[in-house]
Amino acid sequence: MFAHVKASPTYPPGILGGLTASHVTFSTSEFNYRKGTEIYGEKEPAEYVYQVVSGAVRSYKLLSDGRRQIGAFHLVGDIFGLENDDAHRFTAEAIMDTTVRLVRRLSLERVAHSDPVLARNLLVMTTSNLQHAEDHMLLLGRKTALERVAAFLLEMDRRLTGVDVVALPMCRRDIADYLGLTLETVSRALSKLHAYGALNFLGSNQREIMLVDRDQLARLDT
Amino acid sequence: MFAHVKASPTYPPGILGGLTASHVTFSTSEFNYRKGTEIYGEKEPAEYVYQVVSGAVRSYKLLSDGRRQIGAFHLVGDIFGLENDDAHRFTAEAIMDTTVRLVRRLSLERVAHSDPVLARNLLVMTTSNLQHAEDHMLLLGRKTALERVAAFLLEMDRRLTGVDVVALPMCRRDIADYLGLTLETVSRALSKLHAYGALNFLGSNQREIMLVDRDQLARLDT
DNA sequence: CGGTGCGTTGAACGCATTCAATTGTGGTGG
DNA sequence: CCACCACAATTGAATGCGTTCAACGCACCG
Repeated sequence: MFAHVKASPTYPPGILGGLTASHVTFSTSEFNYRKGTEIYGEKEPAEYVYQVVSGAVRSYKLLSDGRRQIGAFHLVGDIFGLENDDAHRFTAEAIMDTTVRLVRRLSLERVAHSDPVLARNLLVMTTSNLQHAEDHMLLLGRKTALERVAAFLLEMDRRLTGVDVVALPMCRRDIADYLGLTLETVSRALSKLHAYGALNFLGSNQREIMLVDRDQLARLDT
Repeated sequence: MFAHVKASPTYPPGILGGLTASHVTFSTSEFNYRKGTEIYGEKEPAEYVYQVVSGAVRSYKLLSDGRRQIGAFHLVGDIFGLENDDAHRFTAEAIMDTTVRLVRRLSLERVAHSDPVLARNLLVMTTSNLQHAEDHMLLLGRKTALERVAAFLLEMDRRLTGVDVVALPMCRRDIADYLGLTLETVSRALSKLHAYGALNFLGSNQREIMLVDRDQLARLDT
């Protein structure tokens, strides 16, 4: 395959930074994925747990006719692919050229069995995923297109490190499949927010967005 | 009265059936809620974990203008209200007259801290909630009204003990708020499925539904 | 009985989708 | 260097699915 491995140098505290165990260290390695390539597929055995070192990842489910629902975007620092079953429940793909660090799931499980700290961390991470999914159900079930896009921008603003500008790594179609809309509707909503004076476009591509009026966006988010 | 739920004669092993600890027993008590009453509210401190003994419960979030998204229905045997944060993330209400068993959350946490079996069970339960939410995101984001209602019927068919008939404890509005639709759309979809020969209505109220053609429903569910 | 809650059905509307055309950018090769 | 193509994004016009508004039927209950 295309991906090549690096030796694991020194990294934030803990194995996967957040997946901390008491007195153990795990062996990790790194992998590179080119834009658009699959990291793992839905229902494949969950052999590894991943952390984004650089780049961005989308996790999605497909219906038989190709309709796609992206459940989450994984940004730098995020851990993903953590399953307690044997199989992945999403397909994960690199949105752009991406480096991930990975650790064998079984080595985690083995340690967690006797290490309350790690076990606790696994629960906290799962809970945080659950919380995100619960909030997203409300968005998908009950919010309008404009509200969804506003919520999305605020989420990205919070999660992306960028100081003033939100530099989106994903295309309009990805945003649409995350928000349960079409790419045209996302585009129209962004244009409307631009007309409202809530945001400005910066780059040559339209993925760098300056949030001018966060209060207005927050009001739309309800 | 209205729909009657089968009393569950034997209770699963463990304190809250599924929330099993190694060598400990927790003190539990029971509580009755009349139809429509709140069990706990969103953002209230999460003092107890609950299990449905009889009846049914809805968990939902509200937007400021009253739009409601039901995240889950809790049926006989189900555990709900399990949070790892201090606060509940949903409001829980009795759909019909309901009896719940409850145990203090802190007593669980205390034991889980040193009991890997219980800790593991907490993780498994949280994961199962997460899995449900992930599937529901796909439904809310990408499925048509007919597909949603078909999926709902199959879910209830699987989870309700009833042999041949699905005896829904909830009204059309609850179903709608669970599926991200209006009650009229739910009603129309059910009528259409009836016309298709996929189901029959039984009781005087329209909540007892016999699934005649599960294959057809499953095909709609995609 | 009238009142209320629940469910169904019809008709009109509207938001988001679908279909389509256009623009701009980056990459590739002649 | 520019012609060419693929891809991303915007915008307009028409369509349609689900919503909104409204009327009605029915069971239950005081």
